[in-house]
Amino acid sequence: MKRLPLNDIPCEQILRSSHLFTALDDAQMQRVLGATRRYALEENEVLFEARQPAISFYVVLTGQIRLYLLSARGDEKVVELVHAGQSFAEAVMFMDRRDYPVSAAAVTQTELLAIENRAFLETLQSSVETCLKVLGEMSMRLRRMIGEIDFLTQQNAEYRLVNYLLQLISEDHTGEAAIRLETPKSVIASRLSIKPETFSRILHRLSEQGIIEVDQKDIRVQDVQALRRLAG
Amino acid sequence: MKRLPLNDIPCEQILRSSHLFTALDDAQMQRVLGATRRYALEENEVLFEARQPAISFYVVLTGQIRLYLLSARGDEKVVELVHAGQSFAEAVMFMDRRDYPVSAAAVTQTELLAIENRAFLETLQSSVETCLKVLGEMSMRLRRMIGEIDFLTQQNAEYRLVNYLLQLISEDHTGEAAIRLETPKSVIASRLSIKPETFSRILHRLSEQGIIEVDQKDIRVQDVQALRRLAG
DNA sequence: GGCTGGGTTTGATCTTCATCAACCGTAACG
DNA sequence: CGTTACGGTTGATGAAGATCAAACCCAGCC
Repeated sequence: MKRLPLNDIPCEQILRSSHLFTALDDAQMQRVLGATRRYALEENEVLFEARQPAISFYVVLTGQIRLYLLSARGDEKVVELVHAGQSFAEAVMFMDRRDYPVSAAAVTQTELLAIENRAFLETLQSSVETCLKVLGEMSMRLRRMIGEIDFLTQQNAEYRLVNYLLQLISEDHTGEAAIRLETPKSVIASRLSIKPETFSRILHRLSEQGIIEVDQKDIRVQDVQALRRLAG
Repeated sequence: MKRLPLNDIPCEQILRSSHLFTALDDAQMQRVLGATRRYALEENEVLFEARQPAISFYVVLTGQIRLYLLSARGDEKVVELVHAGQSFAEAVMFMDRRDYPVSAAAVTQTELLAIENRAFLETLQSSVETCLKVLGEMSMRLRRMIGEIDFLTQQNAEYRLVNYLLQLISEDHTGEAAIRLETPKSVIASRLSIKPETFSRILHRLSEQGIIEVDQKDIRVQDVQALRRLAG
């Protein structure tokens, strides 16, 4: 993990755009910036492992991070993919057990900011407003988790994959749409709790039905309507 | 849903034992108590439904509540069982979207306290300490959710059921243990994301192996060791 | 007592997905 | 170039659990 200088990026701006920091006044922000470091990670480099003591939380600048769990048999389940602009591991600092509940590694080459928990907690002491922001952030996260559990339990593999594709489209395309997968298929598969083989087969099936067309990392969605129908 | 009087129970004591309220001073507690109501629910009575606007959060006094989601096809998945002393739906008040993400209904006859969000939020404004308590509480919840996702994805039905039984034992029994299921088997099954038929079959299998003995709602665990081995 | 009903159990069968194994294509590299 | 490696694909098979249908069993109730 390579340490990088802070001053060649608009650090404060980036943090402020990240919810958790919007309500800080200048003095508080300076305090936090003083406890912030910038790092670069290689592809697949591990940032931290589950059960390790947590001293910082993070904001992704570029690239992406995967949060994952290891089963007893050693295979990994990706719990979440964190993209540029998003923060992670901030919930840990409020727990009694201050160790990470998941492991984190870079999917691609990644840059991120590490903010020391201690500094951030101290500024919280003097800012109810930020406390409430953080609470809001965590509630959203909790809500997404509930959605996640729904996702994983009530539905089958095809449904999950279809929904993943749809959320990559996001905008209101009606006819066609082009997607480039920035994440290796095997990682997406794990994220969706599917085996790579099944992932591949489902894509194949969808393209046989003429709904999508797959060329490596590129997916052309030819019939967004049909895809939406499959998603319920 | 029947409204009950507050003054025949040690309301303040109960709240204070619930983390979220431990750090409130007397004035704050009075403010909150003024916005607290007590209700009784019949078996299977619905407290609120998903997407309904949220104005209160709750603390269970007696009985139990199930939080659940409905799939497109109308069948329900129990996300969580809330028992006496536990709170629920408190995360909603910090979100922008102030509607419940799940539905809630009584499993058995249940009594609970409803605390108005508005009042609690107002007292938070004047208590960083309580803010931090709440943050701690929500972090724990988040962590449990991650555990839950692990539970649901990496493991099979037997594993989940075995772990459920073990957590009902809790104390360090070495040889035998007696369990009474206070929740209908079909509800537990849903909680564990398995069908009632499968639930039944797994219990049967375990009792064939001499590990447990089942008599209706009563389960005698004859070999706690063996059960622990099955749990990994 | 006999009847009715909901939760549970049991049996037979089907579906989905995991697993194992082989193969393919692209990219990196000597 | 040829070769090696790795992510992805394809095929064959198996296992776990869902589904459908019927029986069961205790409870409440006439």
